[in-house]
Amino acid sequence: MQMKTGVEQSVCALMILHMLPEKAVLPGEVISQRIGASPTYFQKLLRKLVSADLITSVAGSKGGFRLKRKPEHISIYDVYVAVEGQQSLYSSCGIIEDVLQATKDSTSCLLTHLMEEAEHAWQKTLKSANIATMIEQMSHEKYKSYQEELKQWITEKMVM
Amino acid sequence: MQMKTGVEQSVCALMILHMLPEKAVLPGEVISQRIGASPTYFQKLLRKLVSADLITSVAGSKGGFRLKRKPEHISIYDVYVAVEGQQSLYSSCGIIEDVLQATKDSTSCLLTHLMEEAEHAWQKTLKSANIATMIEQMSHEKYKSYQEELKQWITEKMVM
DNA sequence: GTACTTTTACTCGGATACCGTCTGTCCGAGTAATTATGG
DNA sequence: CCATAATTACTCGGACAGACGGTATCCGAGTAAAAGTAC
Repeated sequence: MQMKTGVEQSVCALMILHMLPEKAVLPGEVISQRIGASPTYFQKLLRKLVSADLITSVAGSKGGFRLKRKPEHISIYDVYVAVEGQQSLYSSCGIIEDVLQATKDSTSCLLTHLMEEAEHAWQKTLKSANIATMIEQMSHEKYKSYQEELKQWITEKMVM
Repeated sequence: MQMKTGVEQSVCALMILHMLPEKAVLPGEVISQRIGASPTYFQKLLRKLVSADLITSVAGSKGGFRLKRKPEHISIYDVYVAVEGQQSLYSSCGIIEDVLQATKDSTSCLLTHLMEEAEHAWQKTLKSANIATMIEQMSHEKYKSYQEELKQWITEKMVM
């Protein structure tokens, strides 16, 4: 039970796309190079982000990807759902009801209620942060100079 | 990213063992039959619970398993760790630091801090419930009559 | 110079292979109670 | 009747097979800009 690496890669990609000037786009392969992910697999991740309406794609020559929403409206939880889907962390097998030989009732599982509560608390934290707050942290701290280098790199690689 | 079914099976097993009289034990295969799990695989789960000091095993003829701790001292989180291990839900790949070309610092990842906070909230809920509270819920509600049947079954199957 | 075609550089989506993990099975070894055996 | 051996019924732990999902690769199709071509 561990989160996919795709979530971290996606968050990173969204942070990069956030630094793009308005109307500019960045090809998927360029992003994958910077992130160090396999190009073909990373493209699939980007398509998931497109399906989830987090980014927009532009086909054809001079095509690429760009943020669709404002970064403060893309929570880390949104990214998680886009990559991993909406399935909950726990799904009851109804074993406890089976053992008691009680009638199966989808809402009755003693464990399910607890697990849902736990997951809700987990989600709440993930919803409390977004791409904008991540960028903000990056700007505040020791990353400042590195961020400048990244911006420079983006202006070289982007296409209008 | 989903919890193993072994966790639910283990919780159920612990609830069954809780109903055992003092000093009595229940063989692993008997429990697996009631739970409807594959006997051999279920034995492996029980051994994990033994390793985690949640239950005690008695070898030899008239052997079996019995709770080691009091049920109120076995949280659902204890069961989770026993079955799935202590690894956290999220482990950073350091991608964000890589992209920034900053020096890798295990504590520096922007995402890691958030994810740890989320997991902590999740754990807190799982630690708030234990085998005793689960039994209590079972006794309160509509399961009362079924619980009696289960106790009857246990007295038939247990060995002293 | 304009209209059309070709090339180029992308995204899109499916099919497929690899690999690690969870599930499930099998086997030999160890352990302790019960039963059988020999005096 | 007592001591010892054999049987029985368990746990223990490793090795291994199958299923599944995440990772990764490849390919053909679609799309749009740019470049080339014909008049």
